[in-house]
Amino acid sequence: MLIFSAFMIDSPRALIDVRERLAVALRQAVQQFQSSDPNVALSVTPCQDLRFGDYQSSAAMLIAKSTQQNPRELARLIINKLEVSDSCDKVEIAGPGFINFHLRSDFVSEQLSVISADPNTGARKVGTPTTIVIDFSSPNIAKSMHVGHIRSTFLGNALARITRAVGHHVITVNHLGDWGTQFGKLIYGYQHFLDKKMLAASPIAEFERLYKETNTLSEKDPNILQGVRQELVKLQSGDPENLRIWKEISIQSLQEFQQTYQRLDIRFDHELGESFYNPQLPHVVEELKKLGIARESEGAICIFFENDPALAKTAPMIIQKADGGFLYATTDLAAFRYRADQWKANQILYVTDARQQLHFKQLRTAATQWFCALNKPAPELQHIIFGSILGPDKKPIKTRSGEPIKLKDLLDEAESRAMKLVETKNPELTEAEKKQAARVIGLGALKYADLCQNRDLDYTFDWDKLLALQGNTAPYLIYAYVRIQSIFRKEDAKILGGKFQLGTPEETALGKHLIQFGDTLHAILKEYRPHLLTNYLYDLAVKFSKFYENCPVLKAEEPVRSSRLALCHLTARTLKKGLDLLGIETLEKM
RNA sequence: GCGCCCAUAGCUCAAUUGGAUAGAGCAUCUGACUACGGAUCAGAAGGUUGUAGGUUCAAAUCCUGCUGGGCGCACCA
Repeated sequence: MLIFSAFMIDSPRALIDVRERLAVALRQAVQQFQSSDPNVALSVTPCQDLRFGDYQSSAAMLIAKSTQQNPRELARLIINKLEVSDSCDKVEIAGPGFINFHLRSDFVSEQLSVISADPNTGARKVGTPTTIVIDFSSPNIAKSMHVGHIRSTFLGNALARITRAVGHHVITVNHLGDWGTQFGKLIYGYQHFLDKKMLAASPIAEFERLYKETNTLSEKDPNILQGVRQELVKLQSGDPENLRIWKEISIQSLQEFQQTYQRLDIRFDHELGESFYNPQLPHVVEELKKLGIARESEGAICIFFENDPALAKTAPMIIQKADGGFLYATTDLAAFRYRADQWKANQILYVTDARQQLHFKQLRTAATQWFCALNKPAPELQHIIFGSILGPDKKPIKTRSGEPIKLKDLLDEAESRAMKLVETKNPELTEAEKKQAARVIGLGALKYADLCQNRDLDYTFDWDKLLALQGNTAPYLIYAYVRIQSIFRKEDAKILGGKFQLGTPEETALGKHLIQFGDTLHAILKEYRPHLLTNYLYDLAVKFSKFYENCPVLKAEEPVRSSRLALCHLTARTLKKGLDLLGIETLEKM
């Protein structure tokens, strides 16, 4: 017995998915006295109210329902067969038949040691990695990025970081809007009204000006309108000069986008615009016709969904116009196939706003039929929807003149507002420190405000709330991190190793929360909801603050002091790692 | 007209997807050792989860009706 326990403590044990381990034990226990109904999912969840225990299961009540048994009696039977003594010191029945698990304190300590030694801070890798393509941001060439792009950009970036951290093979792609009828006006404007100085200073602003100018002139002057049409036709038929101008507009725009992405620390594995798929579009349409998936109707080539009850009554998906032109849907089908064939995608995530739900339902159905007809597996298409950003009037946010707010202006304002706060709260920082703090806090607050809400819903944008430094905000989390860093700046604060000792309620609560970081990341993979991570991190910061308030660290006696330092250290690492997965930086001072 | 979505404290949002006494922050009121950073912490108050039924041992969550709001519906993306 003595030897065994010494072995358990000394040997480095693996990271454990506590929830899954308890669920497995539970299923094994149930199987010993009855065949379980496969329709009943026997799961274990963290307790909402920690007075009941650490984890709970409603398995007994669920089984009792289908087998007409007494739930409490059944729970007793399950507990008798349950083998969880390595992680729990108490398992009890409560209420109508809940099974409550209480973790052993030494088990929690041991897990904390394992996580502390883990370079990935407890973010376990998935058992079977898959290839996930994430399509996000997708601004239009020759136009500024604006508020309409921020949710896609922030959500996509966070999801890419999270899925990568748990070991999936992730490919990020920026599906740029670089083709369309607006290029007729742009090229005409470029040829007649280009201001080279402005182009050099701010290319996109110049493109926007060219577009507007040509647009207003072509409304008044039929000759100009005719010219615009001609330029578009020339471009589409491959005229070298117009292609050169189009290419230049694309490159210049992309370079300007790049500055924004750099500022936000966002990278793409591929920047493939719609134009990239142009050569493939005729083949796609031909193939779909040949396979009997698409057919002609009123001059256009369409895909109908008679066999799909959810889509039967919807308008068909048009993949070629009566005039021979191709559409958004055609490009999406071509891109879908490209990602499947070239990148071997198992799953494709489209981070696009909720209004496009019908389009993506149709795309999923069409693509599935297509791949089925070709006898190859189709990647799983996931539409990661999000709501609109509303202004104080509860309508989609706009500038006073009714234009969309430019992303750059938003980022600038975030930083300048954060700078004002830093100057009032901590004037003794150096200028460089203030600037750095303003940047990290401003941009972090903006990203966090977006990510911390359930993405399905619209949300109300409010500067004061997102930069408010209390509550579920980036500044509050960063502040918790900064306080910890401040401890480690003291001369005598060194991490001495040693064991975690969870003596006080605050230490226990913090420790138990810290070991759930990995579980939280894995929970996000189910529905790709990053706000589960922000909720976790906010909880962590709150639990840390309570600990910090009640448990002196540096003044404590050994070995408690070392244990508390280690708790501080792991909390800081978890905060930093979690924020990093959301695309948010941390600070040493603020 | 057809279809999808939403409604939770005065405000902004949660609720581990059907679980136990629905939780936070703001705003309001009260308190905290000249503080390991007070950008913090403790407490009070605030709710018939839009409404009326139904299913269930258990409903904010599922089903039906109603009210109020958002969005999408053949050649835009």
